[in-house]
Amino acid sequence: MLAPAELTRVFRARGLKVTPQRQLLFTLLHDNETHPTVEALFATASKMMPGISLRTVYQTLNDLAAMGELQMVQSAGGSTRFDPNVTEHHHAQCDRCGELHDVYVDDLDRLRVRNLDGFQTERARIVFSGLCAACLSKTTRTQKQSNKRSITKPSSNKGANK
Amino acid sequence: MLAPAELTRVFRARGLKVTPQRQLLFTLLHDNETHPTVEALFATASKMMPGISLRTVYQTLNDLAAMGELQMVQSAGGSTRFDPNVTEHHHAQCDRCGELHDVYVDDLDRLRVRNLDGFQTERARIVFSGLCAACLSKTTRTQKQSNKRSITKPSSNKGANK
DNA sequence: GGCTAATTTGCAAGCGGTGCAGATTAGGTG
DNA sequence: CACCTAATCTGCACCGCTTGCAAATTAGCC
Ligand SMILES: [Mn+2]
Ligand SMILES: [Mn+2]
Ligand SMILES: [Zn+2]
Ligand SMILES: [Zn+2]
Repeated sequence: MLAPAELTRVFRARGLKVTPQRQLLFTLLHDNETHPTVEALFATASKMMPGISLRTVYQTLNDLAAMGELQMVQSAGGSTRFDPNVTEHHHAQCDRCGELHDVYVDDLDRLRVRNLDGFQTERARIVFSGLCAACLSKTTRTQKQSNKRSITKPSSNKGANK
Repeated sequence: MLAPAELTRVFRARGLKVTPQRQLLFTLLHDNETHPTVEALFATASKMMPGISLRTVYQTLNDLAAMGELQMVQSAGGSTRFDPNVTEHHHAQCDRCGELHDVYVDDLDRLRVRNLDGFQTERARIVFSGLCAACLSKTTRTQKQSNKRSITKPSSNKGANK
C-alpha cells in the first residue's frame, strides 16, 4: 500500500475526498503487518476518533482493496483480513493463536502440479499452517519436543529479512 | 471418506446411530468430487428425502469433518465446501464459474520458503486460481487467445489420472 | 414391545457484511 | 470567505451462512 501522503494525492486525483476517517485508516494500515480484521481496525480507530462508524471502515477498506492497495485474505472460519502488503507473498497461519505471518516463495513455478489439465493458472496462494515460534516456545518449555518433521525445509535465508 | 457401509460400521462402533438421513448423506458424499456446499447437498437430499432438515445436513457434515472423514474448504466469499477426498491434495478454483478441481503436488517439500523463522509447518494448502478448461474454451472461441504464461508448468501427467 | 439416549427438526439468534437514505462535509468556484 | 454540490459518513435494517436450543422423534438395546 502506498504511504498516506501518496494515497492522499491518488485519491484527490481521482476526485475522491480525503476525509479525516480515511486519513486515519491510511496511517493505521501503512506498514501494518498484522493482517488486521475490520473489527480490529475499527477498535483502534475508535480510540483515536470516537464516533467513527464501522460502516466507514468497511467502506474504506473495500475501496482500497478495489484500488489494489490492499489484499483481502480469508482465513478459515473468521472474518476477512486486510493486507497492505500487495507484493507476491504467502502466509503462515498459527493453529494456536491464529496469527498470520508473511512468507516468500521464489520457486513456485518449479512445482510439479498434476491434474491441472487445461486449467490456466493465473495465481497461486499458499497457506502454511502449524505453530508459530512464539506458541511453539510456550509448548516446548513444558513438554518434551516431539520430533515432528517440517514439510518444508527453510532456505538459508541469506538476506531474506530486509 | 470411507464407503457408506464402512461408515455405518464406524458409527455404530462409536455408539452413534445410523439414521436414514445420515445414510443418504453418506451416499451423496461418497466419491463426490464436486466439493458441494451444504445448500447443494440439502437440495439434492431434499429431492430424495423430502422433509430432511437443513440443520441435520449441517450437523452431519460437521460431525463427519470432526471425524476426519471430510475436509472443509473455504472458498472466498461463499459458503464452506465439503470434500470427501481427505488425501493430501490442493485445489484449482476457476475465477469465472467458481468450481474447485483437485490437483496433486508431489514436490511441495522442495519449495524454498523465506521468512518462516521458527514456524513449525504441519500442512500447506495451495489454491491455484485462473480459468478452468471449460470457461477457457468458451472465451477463446470468440476472442483471440492472449499469450499469458501459466505460472506453473504442468508435469507430464503420466498416470496422473487413476 | 418398551426404554432411553441419540438424533432430528424448526425456529430463534449470532456473526460478518452490505443496501439504503438522510445528515454531513471536502473541496472547488466566484 | 461564503456558497454549492457531489462525495462521504452514519445508523439502521437486512441478508446469507451458521449455530444454539428445546421439544418431538427414533435407532438400537433389553
Ligand atoms: Mn501478508
Ligand atoms: Mn478436493
Ligand atoms: Zn501462535
Ligand atoms: Zn470455470
